[in-house]
Amino acid sequence: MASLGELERAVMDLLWAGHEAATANTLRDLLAQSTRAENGTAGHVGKDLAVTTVLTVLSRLERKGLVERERGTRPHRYQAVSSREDHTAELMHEVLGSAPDREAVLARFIGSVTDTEAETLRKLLGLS
Amino acid sequence: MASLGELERAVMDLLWAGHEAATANTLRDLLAQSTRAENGTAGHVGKDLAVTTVLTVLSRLERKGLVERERGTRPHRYQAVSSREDHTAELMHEVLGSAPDREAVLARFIGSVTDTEAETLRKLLGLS
DNA sequence: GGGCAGTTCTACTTCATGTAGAAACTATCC
DNA sequence: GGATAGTTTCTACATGAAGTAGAACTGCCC
Repeated sequence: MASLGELERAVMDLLWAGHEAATANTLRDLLAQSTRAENGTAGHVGKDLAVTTVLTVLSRLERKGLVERERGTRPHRYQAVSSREDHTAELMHEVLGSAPDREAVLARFIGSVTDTEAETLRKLLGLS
Repeated sequence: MASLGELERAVMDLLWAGHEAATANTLRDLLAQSTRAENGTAGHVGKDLAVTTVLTVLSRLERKGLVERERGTRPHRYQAVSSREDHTAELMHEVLGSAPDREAVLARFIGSVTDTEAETLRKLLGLS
């Protein structure tokens, strides 16, 4: 239940970035902007999506439990259910959970973490 | 580039479990068995797949870099490129890598690990 | 009551995956 | 040397997810 499509991810990224609730229209605009930003200087036109497209994607994200909306206000406002960090950590647990020998996986995982991150982990684990 | 289909996963599970190189036919048989085992007592018939089906899946897994085959021997023999643990750990890194604030994610991640696992991690990080 | 912003329905396209027959290849037996 | 059986590759179809958006419905304001 993990994977997101490209557009779905782009939308989540926006919701996670500026984390106030946003409307479909706002998101459509932001998407156009960020796309334009990516492919630098000239040429390539930024994706101008239809609002309905954004709405469809938002519905699907809602169905997946990643997004919730206020139905009260007229232009519905959407926001991420959990922070990007929480969501990512949860995903990691999902991946880990699928293995029979979790500890062995953790060993490999720790083995290829940067020094700074190892230090962070030590701090986090030292305090408990 | 992470996600596997149900059958693809089943095949990988077999390759990871008994980790000698196996032929498509062997895998077909094992798949029939394990399916039968899962839905316990009676009723539900185990999936008897065609060998070509298994071969197709193996090709796709090869293309994804999860499986390699010896082309020399006549019934080609297939095996997982990396252990399940390595692969899972790699996946976890992929997930983690996708986040801007990796340390924050790690914090959340550590927060919801079992006690035993936390202990394992401490050992691995030289904290105990 | 007509128009307009917003939302839901419906629909089409493309791509991954499950599934397998048809065709090509190869060793082998008479 | 050609028929035969086991293997592999090609080609193909079905289903479901994701991108994309028009058509149709719903409320509200003038």
